[in-house]
Amino acid sequence: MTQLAQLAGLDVSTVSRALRGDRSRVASATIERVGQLAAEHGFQPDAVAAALRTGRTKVLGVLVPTMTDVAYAQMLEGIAQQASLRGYLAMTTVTGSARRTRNAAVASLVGQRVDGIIVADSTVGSGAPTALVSSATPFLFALRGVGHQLGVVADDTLGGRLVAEHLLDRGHRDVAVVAGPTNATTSRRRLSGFRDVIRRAGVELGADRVVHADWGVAEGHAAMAELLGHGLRPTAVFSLNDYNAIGASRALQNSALEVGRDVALVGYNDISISAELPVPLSSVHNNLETVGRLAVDSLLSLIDGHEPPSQTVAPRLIVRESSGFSAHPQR
Amino acid sequence: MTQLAQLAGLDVSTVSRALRGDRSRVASATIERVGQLAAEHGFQPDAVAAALRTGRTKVLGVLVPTMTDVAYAQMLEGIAQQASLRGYLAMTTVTGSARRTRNAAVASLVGQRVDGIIVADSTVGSGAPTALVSSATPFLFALRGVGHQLGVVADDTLGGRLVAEHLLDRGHRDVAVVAGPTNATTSRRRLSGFRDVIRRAGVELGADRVVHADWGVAEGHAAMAELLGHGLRPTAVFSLNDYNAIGASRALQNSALEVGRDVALVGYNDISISAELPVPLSSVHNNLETVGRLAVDSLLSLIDGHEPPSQTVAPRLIVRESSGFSAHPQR
DNA sequence: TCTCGTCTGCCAAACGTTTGGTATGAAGGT
DNA sequence: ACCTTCATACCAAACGTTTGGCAGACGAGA
Repeated sequence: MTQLAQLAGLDVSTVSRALRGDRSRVASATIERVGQLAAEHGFQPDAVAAALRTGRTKVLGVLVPTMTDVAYAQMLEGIAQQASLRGYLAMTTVTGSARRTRNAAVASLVGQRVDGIIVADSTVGSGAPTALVSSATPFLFALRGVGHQLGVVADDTLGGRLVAEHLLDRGHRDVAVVAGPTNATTSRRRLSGFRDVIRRAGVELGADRVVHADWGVAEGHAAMAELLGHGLRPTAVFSLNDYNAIGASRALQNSALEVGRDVALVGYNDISISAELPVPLSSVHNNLETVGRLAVDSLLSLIDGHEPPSQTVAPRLIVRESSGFSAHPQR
Repeated sequence: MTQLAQLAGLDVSTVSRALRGDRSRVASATIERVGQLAAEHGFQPDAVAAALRTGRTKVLGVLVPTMTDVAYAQMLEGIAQQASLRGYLAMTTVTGSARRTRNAAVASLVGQRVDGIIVADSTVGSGAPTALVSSATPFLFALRGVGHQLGVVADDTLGGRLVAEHLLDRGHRDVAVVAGPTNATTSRRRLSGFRDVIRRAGVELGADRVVHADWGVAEGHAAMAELLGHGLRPTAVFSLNDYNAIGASRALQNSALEVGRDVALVGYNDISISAELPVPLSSVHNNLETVGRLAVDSLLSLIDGHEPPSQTVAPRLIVRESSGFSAHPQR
């Protein structure tokens, strides 16, 4: 920067202010000229030195359990985009499930002096990483909330409700659920929203009609097969995620039940193939990019010393052929 | 750190050396004691200040066009893991397709003084971002290579060959290709490998048998429909990605051609659902996590002043029901 | 007991910015 | 012509580490 200053015939401090566009202290013409000069010579001010001086790195940390799950990937894209829009960069660390990895990851980020951290890797048991609360770094939860802590989450309860209303509306009274893992806040909320509405309509959802499974296709298949094995023949099935739903549909097929005619099937997450399946799958669509964007905005506001409110992003149900028909009255 | 030094009754410089484990200058016992003390008081040395002094940030930059494509997500996970293993952090920026965004992203990373950059967003036209070559930051290409520049790439040519050999082996002579976008180096290589082997076997692959499409399911459907619309009835179809293949299978279904019996179908990338489709899909499996890992290792070696070689990671073909049968002799 | 060698720890400069305080010059009002 | 006011630019300290150069202490050999 000193070199640039000499080139421009100015003091470094003036150049610094000019580069940061401080119009209250530097003439507009000078700002313009310095900007030009910097561009010509490919000069990029050293963000590290600036960070040391100002105490702000303009970097946000993000904690996710995985990047290969589309849901997280979408949120991460939203985060990255919004961050860059606001002049920040995102540093993402994959924490997996091990508790130790998690604290180590937090320590790294804190050591890098990130300005704030978005925690998106929490499950039912885990709260905020201990290493994080003891540091003074501002943070919030995203995607999956934790208790009453500050967070930006998808409204999974509402999603469950929407599905229940839809199925009741089409005349279904005999329903079952393929319910995802028990320790995911996600599945808990989706299920409880669904159950609330169903119950209020006077329909029973016995424990034998809810079977838990991991998030994969094969697991959904097995879970559905189990339900059918108990002799159940529901007219509608709510699957707490699309992969599970795809697996479930295969199990139904094996029992000679045709999805979209004999049985209604609704998934969750609206992954890209859902719309293109042989029988297009109804699914709850979350705008996870928006979750990411809002999380960044809230975090920046928190960093600025404000107290942003927690937010929930409403999903919407996309009805397709798999559940678009009305229940057969005779069943 | 000064506080910690007082607490330990030592000089800051000694504490610094102790924390970094410099056994040639600090007694082991002291190292131990300081480490303990730091842990107790939750002290994390300021990486920013260290970076300013040493000129190394211990951060790597990554450029990807998107994170929502599983292929990139997998590679990113590999990068993140290997980086953290080597004491680095990864900073990922999503560049989309706009040229301007790309240079801006590079400028950000260079401004942050990352120690090196992994460029994984190149298409046929684009070389290294101009902002990158003019900076002194070490970089290499990953996933998709560019000319003879240093890179760690998946061997797409080999992937194409494997598919061709497999289909020839099963007796197919009447083949077609759903070929992905024209400007992706990926699709070019897969296609050229495939074409080489096919041609060497004396089978013709006319221009009317290759139709390009974007990477999505719907696009694959349309492309396949176009082929069929021309009156072609190939006994085998190679789809340059799994989404395309899923779309293509629907088009085949519409023409009363059953995948796995009337026509063989092979995809690329082996996404998780491929194994679980009604007719499990044969697909070329890339270990993209490995690509990410190797990219990190090569980059670190480059940073250390060595000259690592370019590398290719070999994929393998996973044969499933969609192409496991032998071609019907009468066709 | 003296000297030499080795191990350990201290001092201070430097990394490249930012920013409050202050000086200089020009313009405008009386 | 003189004073005030405003706009613009300069000086220097500080952010928290790292690291080469030295000094002090301790033990061993003669």
